[in-house]
Amino acid sequence: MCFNILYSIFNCLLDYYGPQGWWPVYSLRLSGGRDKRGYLPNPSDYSRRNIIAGLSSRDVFEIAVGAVLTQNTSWKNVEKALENLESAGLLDCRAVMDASATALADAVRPSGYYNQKAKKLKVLARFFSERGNPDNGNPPSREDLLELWGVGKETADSILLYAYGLPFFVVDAYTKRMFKRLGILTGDEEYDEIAAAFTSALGEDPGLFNEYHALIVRHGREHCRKKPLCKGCVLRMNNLCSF
DNA sequence: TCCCAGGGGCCGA
DNA sequence: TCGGCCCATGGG
Repeated sequence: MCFNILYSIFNCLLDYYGPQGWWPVYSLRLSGGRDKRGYLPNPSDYSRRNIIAGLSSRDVFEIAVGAVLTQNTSWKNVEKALENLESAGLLDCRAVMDASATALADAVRPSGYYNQKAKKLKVLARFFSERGNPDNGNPPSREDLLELWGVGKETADSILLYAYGLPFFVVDAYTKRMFKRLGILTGDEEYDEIAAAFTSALGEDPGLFNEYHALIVRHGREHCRKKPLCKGCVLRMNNLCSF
């Protein structure tokens, strides 16, 4: 995997869609530093410091919660669940630990798999509570996260990248599908193999990883769907994809 | 009505 | 190790 082609794809998507400003943080939507959807208003500089600047321990917890809730689920449904959690006072580590399983499941119902996800949030809350505040200056190790029931590689990497600004490339279904169609992946690669290939080609740049993953998701939703919508695909128009 | 969405765990072969 | 199945709501 070479830097040039990956960077051409990135630039093409960035030119077309613009900066995505991930990760949206619900608790900051109505306060300074974010727009009303919780996105960074001017996400042009994605240094690690900027990614994690202004993230409170509560925000870090919220990003971890969002990473679990979005498992196999559209973000729109996750937002509803996050709103329910917020209005029930459950976007808080301690509160999740104290909440009943029913109350939690009820709040996260719109995101689907609500019984499973309620359990996962309990596990997450216990983890953060035991290691002190989910402070973004004190990141957990990937191994620690992977030991948690309900946290797999994509979820762990999302937390490390988006909550802690660490250079972990997030590989999801969109990444595999899109780069297979681009002829860069065969489709048989393991998660860690793909992540390592991106990391060694692009360099350990959390800002770039952040924006790249967000753009992949955007393009995957709008064009590179399971049933591809090649008409109007910017990668195709720029001769980067011949699928 | 059917398909799909920013996965992960479990189990049998 | 790997495939198949389960978890489940909401939108197109």
